Amino acid sequence: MSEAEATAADTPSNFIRDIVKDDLASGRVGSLITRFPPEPNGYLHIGHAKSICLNFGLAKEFGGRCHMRFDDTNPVKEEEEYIEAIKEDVRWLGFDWGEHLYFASDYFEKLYEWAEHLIREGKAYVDDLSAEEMREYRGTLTEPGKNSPHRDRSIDDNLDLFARMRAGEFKEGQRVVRAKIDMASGNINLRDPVLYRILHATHPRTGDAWHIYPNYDFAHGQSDAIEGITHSLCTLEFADHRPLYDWFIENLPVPARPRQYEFSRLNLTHTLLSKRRLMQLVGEGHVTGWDDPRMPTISGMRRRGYPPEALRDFAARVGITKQDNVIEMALLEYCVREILNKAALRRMAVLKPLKVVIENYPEGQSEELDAINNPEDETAGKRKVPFSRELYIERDDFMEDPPKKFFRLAPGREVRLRYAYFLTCNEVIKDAAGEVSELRCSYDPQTRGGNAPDGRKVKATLHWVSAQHCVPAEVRLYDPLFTETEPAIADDLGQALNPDSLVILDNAKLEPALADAGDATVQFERQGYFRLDPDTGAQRLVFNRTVGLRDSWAKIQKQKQKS
RNA sequence: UGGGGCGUCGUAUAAUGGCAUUACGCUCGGUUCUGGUCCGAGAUAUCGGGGUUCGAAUCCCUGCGCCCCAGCCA
Repeated sequence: MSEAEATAADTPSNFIRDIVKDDLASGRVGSLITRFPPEPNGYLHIGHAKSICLNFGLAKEFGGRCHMRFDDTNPVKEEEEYIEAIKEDVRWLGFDWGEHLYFASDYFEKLYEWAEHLIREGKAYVDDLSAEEMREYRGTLTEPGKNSPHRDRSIDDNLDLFARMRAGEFKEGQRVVRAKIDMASGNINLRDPVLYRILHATHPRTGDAWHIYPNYDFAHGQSDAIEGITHSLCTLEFADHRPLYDWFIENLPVPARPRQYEFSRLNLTHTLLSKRRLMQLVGEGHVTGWDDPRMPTISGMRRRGYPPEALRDFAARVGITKQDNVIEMALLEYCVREILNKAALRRMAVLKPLKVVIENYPEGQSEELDAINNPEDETAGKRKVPFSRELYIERDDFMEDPPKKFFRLAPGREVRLRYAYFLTCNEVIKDAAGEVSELRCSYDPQTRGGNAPDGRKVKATLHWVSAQHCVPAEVRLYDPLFTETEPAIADDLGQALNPDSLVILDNAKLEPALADAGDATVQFERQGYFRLDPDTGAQRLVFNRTVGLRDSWAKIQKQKQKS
């Protein structure tokens, strides 16, 4: 089986994929053309990744194509910075739109003509109602609206007014263009929706050429039609807009008849996935930026060390349906670990150091020991790790008075130092405050490499670094941004935020090989996966914890706390 | 109370009138120089009530619950 076949076979089907398959089989469409249509008013998050994987994934699977189209119809909110960030994120995720980069603003002239067309057909009109008046005229969810007094303006007047709107003769909010549909419709989107509003704003791409801008409903479907999109996929909240989407397609001389299909948006536990809330986190300074490693943004996850393959795998696993859903963060982390376990190089790093002096190891002596780079991948080879009389081990790996299930170092107990020697703790030294400050130990020279010739076993293997050879680093540990599994959407995010979402360890000790870790995410043995942060400077290494290893000891401790 | 969408293990997801599937999570066990990985076993679900049928998650009726819509945002 080829790789492409394996992927297609492994990816579970879904109702949209089935529709595409049928449409291709029946010949309703010749080839599949989808599109990913972000608004450049913020950074992409994991929810967008689901949509990107769907649209680009389907196109790839069925030999079609997927367009990248920026839905840039609101110059008040949109910025060039976001356009570039979005492109980078989609590329990083592993997708390519080739030549097919488009902007809704490319179609402004055509959309203007089409609005004129509707006016000439008596299907659209210029309205002078204020925003508040329009709201009153719209009615409520249960009561019908009533027609605007300007609804029956003559076609000539409408055409004239529309041209003057374009020319910038009016103030913002003074007039709009509306479709003439049905003010009594149960579907509020059909109660004479607004097509054009006056905005005296500079657009990132069209500059000051326009004083009126089409809104989403008037731009989206027609853009799809212009590009020949066959399947226009969006989230469930747009289902109510579909009758309007179809109304424009039917009442305008568009070159194609795209169809819209809706699926449910992604929700993730312990976080919020709405641009508004993410914008708020950034704006209020709860995080350092859109790419803060705690953010559920694609750029945040990239900085944190998540591989793009993991995000794609995640998207495939959560599926496509119309059911409301909240995916557990544990699934995302599983996907990340699965990729990293196979790919990440292993290294030793001590996060919270405890000094160990090996009393029977000669002073001034050191040696280099062989360590395996990745037990899951023999081709990754081996490296040398320096060993000497003074080491650091993890504070959590020693207990003076260990409980029954604690297998690690304790007074009088023997453990293995990974790839090195068996080590026995002889004496515990404490500082003035009563804290353990140093361990006096002895090693067994017979156990070099990690095995005892007499076959005796130890219950634990510890990671370590040589005090004189190690390099210092800052390590940043991350936990969910929100305390609650499903944080309430409140205006005051401060209350819901996890105060421990970032823990900085500024005294970590790394094995020398980590001095040039590069861009790859590596495994710190027994702890987790870590990646160098861009905050790293000449003087200081900074590592982000991508995700911890599964930790059954931590689980045991947690259970104990509960009981 | 108008319109639209949706109800299957804890969380997702499959089933197209015929053995309730799979994954994550959870529990237990095995292997192991990472309390990782890997391997094995197990527990847990069709929103309620009626009906059709030899047989219903699926079809029909009827309740109930949840989500979205009253921007000149997308």
